[in-house]
Amino acid sequence: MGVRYSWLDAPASAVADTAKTLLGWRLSANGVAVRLTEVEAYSGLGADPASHAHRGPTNRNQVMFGPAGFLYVYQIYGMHLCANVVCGSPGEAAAVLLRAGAVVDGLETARQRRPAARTAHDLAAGPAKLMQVLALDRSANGTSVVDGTGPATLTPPPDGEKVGDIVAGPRVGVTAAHDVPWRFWIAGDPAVSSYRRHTRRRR
DNA sequence: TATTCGATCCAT
DNA sequence: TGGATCGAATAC
Repeated sequence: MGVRYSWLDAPASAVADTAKTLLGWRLSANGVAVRLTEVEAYSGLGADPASHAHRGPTNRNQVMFGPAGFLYVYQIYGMHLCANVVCGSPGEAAAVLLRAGAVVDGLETARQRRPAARTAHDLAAGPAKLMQVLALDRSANGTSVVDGTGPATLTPPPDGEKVGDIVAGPRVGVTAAHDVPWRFWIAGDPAVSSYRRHTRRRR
């Protein structure tokens, strides 16, 4: 059932293109919808040292090794959640991290969920902020975003909407593969996360 | 079993 | 710039 999207079937080697394709798409959940403004691509097993999947399947990353169109949700820094959409064929373990979005529906609800946000474009300008605005928790891990069975749904941009120019740069926060420009965002969009190079923790 | 440290956010 | 905070991954 549900809608089939072409990016679901793209091979893991094309995950960077897949990531770019997702810019401008809508992700809606629990009464709030965002337009995706920033994403990052992670390729699969072995190929990408920055990927959670590059050392093989573990309890945490197992949904990355499943079929495309499902959410891989993980906790980071002991307190934040981030979500990826799995791409490619089962076993390829490619994924796109959803890094930021602009709230396009449910603005009041979004503001209530993120009182720390000072401006509208900061409501979902980061991967953990996005999760908070959409009220998604770790129970969303392993659910589909394309067949309506999960809490979140991904849909294409409205007909005629221009996505705008896409810019590429290094991925945020990762300690490996700093030179791989697999972060993509919509040029000039205010609702993107701020980049800070990974700072190693002092001892 | 013990230790390390992160695909972050926020206040300073 | 650093602190919060905890579980997955790695070291032992």
